[in-house]
Amino acid sequence: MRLYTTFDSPLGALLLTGVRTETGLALASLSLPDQRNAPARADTWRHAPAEFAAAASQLDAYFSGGLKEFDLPFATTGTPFQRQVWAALEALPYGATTTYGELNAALGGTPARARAVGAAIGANPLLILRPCHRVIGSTGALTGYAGGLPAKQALLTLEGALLPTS
Amino acid sequence: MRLYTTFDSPLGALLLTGVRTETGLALASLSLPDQRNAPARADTWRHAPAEFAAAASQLDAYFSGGLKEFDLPFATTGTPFQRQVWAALEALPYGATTTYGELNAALGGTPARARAVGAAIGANPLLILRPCHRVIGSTGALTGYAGGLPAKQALLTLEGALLPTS
DNA sequence: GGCGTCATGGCCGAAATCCGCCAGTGACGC
DNA sequence: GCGTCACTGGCGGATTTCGGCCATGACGCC
Repeated sequence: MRLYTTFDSPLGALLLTGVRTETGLALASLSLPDQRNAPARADTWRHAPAEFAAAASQLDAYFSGGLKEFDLPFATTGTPFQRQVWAALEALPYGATTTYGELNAALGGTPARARAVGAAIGANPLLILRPCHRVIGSTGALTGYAGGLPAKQALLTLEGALLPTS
Repeated sequence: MRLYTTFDSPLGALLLTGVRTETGLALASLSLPDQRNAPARADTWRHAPAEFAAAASQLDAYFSGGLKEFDLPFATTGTPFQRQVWAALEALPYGATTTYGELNAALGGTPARARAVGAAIGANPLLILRPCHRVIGSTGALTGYAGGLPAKQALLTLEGALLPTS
């Protein structure tokens, strides 16, 4: 049984989904409006806003600038490689950026694997919560974001990682 | 949409299924009680006895010995090879038997293909209507029948192809 | 700076391949 | 007559292979 709700954010209405586990609700996805690869809402999903109270509270604090690190249970999905990359994402500090190549090197991969890292990051179902927006191209360009490059720029600006006028 | 009904016969309750086509109902399967490989009744099927009136009438006449050849529309299913074998089945005359090897030879197959013919006959979804019961082993043994060997014997006896005491 | 090209790793869906199953038959030995 | 064996054709599910795709990066060239 898939649960879902929506959350009104400065970036628009976010769609959150989760599954119930033995220890409570595990978040499965957070998607932005018009997001590429966003999960399609299905009739079998159940609208359960109360289950997402903790997530909504932390998102509120994040968008107001008062929360720098999420503490929420995530559902484990993805291939082994994707999980490894996503774990590295969760360790990225607030307000900083890194590049696909650096993140790949930190994981001990050959330089040619950087593109595979990009593909794995692009498959991250938990936008914002797993801060894939903190990974940019080696030239400093934002290069890509499933939720759209403007959203990536807005998130990095909120975190103070970009000059507002840049 | 799959339609179905049951028909009370001397061999027990037969399950008939069919699909509606542009020209009317096409029969998809006829299975005996406890038949191996019988289609499993699904909730999505619709019980529609009236659609099977013609089939029921001809089955009545067949079991009373008054009808020797069915004239009903069949749904086309199966692989090309199976369709070829099934077409040969429909040409088998009432009251006679042939062997898997003979039927294979009539279709121009090498002797080693007889076993494949047996497998194709075993996949026939329209028991009785397509008279797969008229095909027996080269030694005269009945060898096999999805509806059970007793049913095969009963059908051949009804058709006068076997001595009742054999 | 921008643009095209190339190499490489991982992933996914489609196609190809492999494998086990079978309602047979004829040949052999008992 | 009866068990055993080898042999083959077709089928379906499982497995494997293959080709394309990508949120990269380095290089060479304007």
